[in-house]
This record gives sequence, structure tokens and C-alpha cells, in this order.
Amino acid sequence: MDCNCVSDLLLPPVPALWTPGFAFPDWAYKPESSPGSRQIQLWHFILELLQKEEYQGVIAWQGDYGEFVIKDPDEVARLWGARKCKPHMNYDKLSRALRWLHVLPLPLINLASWQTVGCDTSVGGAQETGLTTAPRARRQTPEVVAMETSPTSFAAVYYYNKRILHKTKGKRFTYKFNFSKVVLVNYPILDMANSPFFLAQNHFNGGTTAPDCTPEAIQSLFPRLPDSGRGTSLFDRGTTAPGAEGDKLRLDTFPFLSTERRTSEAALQVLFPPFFPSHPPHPPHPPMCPRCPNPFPGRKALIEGAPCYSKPPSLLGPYPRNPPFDYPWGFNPYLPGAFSLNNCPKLPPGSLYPSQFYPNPLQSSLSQLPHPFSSLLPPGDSAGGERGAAGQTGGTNGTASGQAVRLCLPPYPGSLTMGRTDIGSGATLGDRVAASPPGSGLSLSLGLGAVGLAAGAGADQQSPTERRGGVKQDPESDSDLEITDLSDCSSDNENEHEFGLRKASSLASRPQILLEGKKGSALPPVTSLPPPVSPHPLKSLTPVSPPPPSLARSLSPSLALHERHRETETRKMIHS
DNA sequence: TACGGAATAA
DNA sequence: TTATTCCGTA
Repeated sequence: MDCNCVSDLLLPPVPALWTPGFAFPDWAYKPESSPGSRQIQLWHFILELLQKEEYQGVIAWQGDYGEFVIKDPDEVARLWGARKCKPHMNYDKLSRALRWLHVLPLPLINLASWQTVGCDTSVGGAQETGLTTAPRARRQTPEVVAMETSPTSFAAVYYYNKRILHKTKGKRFTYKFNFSKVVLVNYPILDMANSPFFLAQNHFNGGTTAPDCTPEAIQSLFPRLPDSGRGTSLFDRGTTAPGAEGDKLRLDTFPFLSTERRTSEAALQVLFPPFFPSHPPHPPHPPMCPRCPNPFPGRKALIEGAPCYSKPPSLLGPYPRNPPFDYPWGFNPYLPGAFSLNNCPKLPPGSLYPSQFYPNPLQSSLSQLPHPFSSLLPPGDSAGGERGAAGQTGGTNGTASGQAVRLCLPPYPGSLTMGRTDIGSGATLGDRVAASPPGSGLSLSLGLGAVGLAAGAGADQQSPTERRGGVKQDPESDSDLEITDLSDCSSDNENEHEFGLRKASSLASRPQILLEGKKGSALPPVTSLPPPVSPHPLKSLTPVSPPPPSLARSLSPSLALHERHRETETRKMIHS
């Protein structure tokens, strides 16, 4: 195709720290697999339009996170057709393509990270690192799963999912991106359990105190990376003051940056904002096929004046964003995981309550996790603990003051959602961090989760279309920090519940998945990985849950039974 | 207006 | 692989 209209709009400026060769994730181009390589994809294009203010009257973020409304279907179709040199494009065809996106695979987190954690350096991408592809229901819906087990860290469970976006039912011309479908699951070098960063009261767990963003704290998240002190592995210590000015995260230390830069950037922006400021967007790229003169004269949008967003509504909340978590741009809607992880079981009606009623997602979820996470919780501690100073911001933890961690389990085993204000004083961004032990089906996902200010800013702003149609926004609870049980994880619309079931059942078949093909042999053996650095003292506490089972065990029917039993027990605890 | 099957193109 | 095109159905 002559129209090499790959939009670099989607790329934030490349910081000097980044390797130029990794300007764009592989999956954005798919150069080797797609004959139409380097041609802009529809979802890229949609995002591109959404990014530009001049098309706000045509297409705009609206409603829930990742949700956008095509205000002028004909115009969007025209633009798309112009870009693709398809002058006969219309909304019917465009929508068909959009419907195809519903079942197209999402990009895969590359497992190249293993290279830099002392493992087999001969391995490269996902396919070379033991990933195997699950049986495909259909050609377009692969599901990739890889696992690694470790007694001290996370299993590496990577999967990708269909449904890059879906139609929002009941809302005209409204679709929603499923950015969060790209899940960096259990990034193997992350060790939250040992991290003062996460154990401290911070903006992730609702605390009002600043998170421990010292290099040491951050380094503690990555125990498998070499740590020879400040200014070494994770940080390039500058000559100026510590913090954002003096210390810079060495991005090359995060191997996933090389392949999933956008995901990683998002994660790091949220995790370590002082060290990883976000970037402004690129200048506009004409959404036109350069070869074709505009076959369509300029047309007026059919729907004008509707409130819309140049950014997703999550950024437009009423709450100020204060340093050190002030994001000048702060949000990249292109980022996988940029929006909520809506693919998880819904919170009960309680999720609609003010966020101060929410349980602490991290700690609560830790309680669900087998050792070592569950062991972070003192035995016998249960719901009803101190809310602490974080009460105003919705936090329910009390760790900062040395109080016992409150055990508050979610009614749904798989997911906990942090309240919209749980991220503390005005942070409008958040990150989902879900953690899981090997084989449990629980996952650690890093992504940029736009937290719930949209409830105030977005839901109130309905397009004329919606006003006319009386379409009701379904308030979905989004989180910036979630513990996600992939075994129950499904998408945010009803038919994705079915996927969740399928997912759960697919867990049982994972041994086959893993045993097929390369049998995961390309993944580094657990024993080849260095042990984590000093275990957290809390880890010596009696685990609420049993230690993480081995992968094989975790997938056995008996263990599944055990897990269900444990789940039941946990729920009993909640109710009691 | 939305959905999805089927054939087909690039 | 990622749409595009067409069309029947709801």
C-alpha cells in the first residue's frame, strides 16, 4: 500500500534516555506479520482523532474511561477512508471494522525482560520465551499464556486478549477502548511484597503522605535487578538534589521498556512520577492519505457543541493535582492500560459509595494472595480497622502509623477497585497494580489507570446525542490500583463475563498450554534467578493463605477446589 | 442503528 | 492480518 500513514502522533517524544531503536512497540507495526505493515490501523487512527482538538466535534472522549463517541460518523468514516484511500468508506463499513476490533488480538507484552535478569540471553521476544498460544476459538482471538514460577516473586503470566475496543451498548456511536486488556502480568522482577514503596502509606493505598519514592524504595520493587547502591542500577544519580531533579530512573533497567514502552511509560509515570514525568503529545499529523488529495471536501460535523474532552474525562476531575504528582500532560490514552481495568468483576453496589468506604485495595488484595502477600497481613486482623488519616481521601489503611493492616476482602474474589479519590489529594492518575503468586491466576498488572474522576467530570457531560436519546451512563467503577484475579477476570460488558468464565476454566488447561510446544523451556528456570533482597519483616507473620503452590499444583483440580474453599472462607470472614 | 456472517482485498 | 464490502437480520 502506498499509504504509509503510520501516525507518529501516537508516539510521545522520545526521552533522551530511551533507545532510539525502540521508538515504537513492535505490535504497533507488526512489520513482519502483516502484509499491510506500517499502515495505520483503525484503532490507531481513532486514537489519533481523539487526540486532536480539531476533531472534537467529530469524535471525542466521552463518558466512561476509554469511551468515546463518534459524533459525526460520516465524517469519521470519511477521514478514515481518506487515510486509507478508500473513498467509498462509510460508517457502515467503518463500524464493521470497529466490530472486528472487538475480536482482534491485543498486543503482547514482550518477555524480553528475562534477558536482563540474569536469564537466558538468547531469548528474545515472547515467542522465543516460551509463550505458547492457547487453542484459538477463532483465528483472530489468540490467547497467549506463559508462566514462570518463583517462590519469592511473581509468576510471569502473560496473556493477551481480544477486544481492543467494543461497542458500548445502548449508546449511539459509542465505543470503548479496552486498553487495560494489555496487561503486564506479574512482571517478574517486581516484588511488591518487599517494597516499602507499596507498604508505606502512599497515594496508591489511599494515604495522604507522599509515597516513598526514594531510589531505595523503588529499587526495592526490583529486587532482581542489581543493586549496588544509589546511582547504580535503577538510577542515574544526577549531580543535583535527590528526587526528580537529581535522580533519574534508568529506563534501560526496565527491560520491558524496550518493547512495551507505552505501557511501561504509563506504569512508571504513575509509579514513580517524580522520576518519570510524562510528556506532551506530538504535533498533529494530518489524518489523510498523503497520496490522495482529500476526496471529500470539508464537511461540517453533524453534531456540534457537545461537551467533549481532549483528554479522557478522568483528567478533568474537580480535584487539583498537587505535587509531586502533578502531571503536566500525564495521560496517554493510547497507552495500554490507560483506562480502567474494567474487565474484572464488578464491585457490588458498594462501589458506588464514597471512596472512603472502599477497602484498601492493595492490602485487601494482599490478603487474598498466597504467600508472600497474604503474609503481609497480620493474622486475625479483619475488617473494621483504622481508617487513619487517609479517611478524607478514601484510604483505609493504617500502615504508615505502624498500625496493623486492615484486612478487608472484596466481595468479589478477583478484583478490588480503589475509589476515585483513593489516590489521595488530587492525583488524577493512578496505576493498577495487581499481584499474584505463581499459578494462582492472580496477576500483577501495570498500566495507567485513569481513576475515577470521570464520575464527576465525565458522566455529567453527556453529548446531545445522549441527551436526546436519554441514554444512561452506566457508572463503572474504575480503579487506579487493582488486584486482579485473572481467573475471574473478564471484560466490562456482559458478554465478557463469559470470557471470564472461559478464562477461569482455561486456567485448568494451562498445563497443557504450557506443556505444548516449547514447554516453557525458554523461560529461565526459577533457580537461575537470584533471590530477592532482604525480605520484609512482615513476611515472617503467619500467612493467611498457604504459600504459593507450584505451577503444576496450582492448576490441579484439587488445588482449584482448595482455592474455592479458601475463597469461601475469606468471604465468610468479610461477612463476619 | 447495531450486529455478524461471508467473501474478498491488500 | 486487518480490514473492506456486501448483506441479511434484529
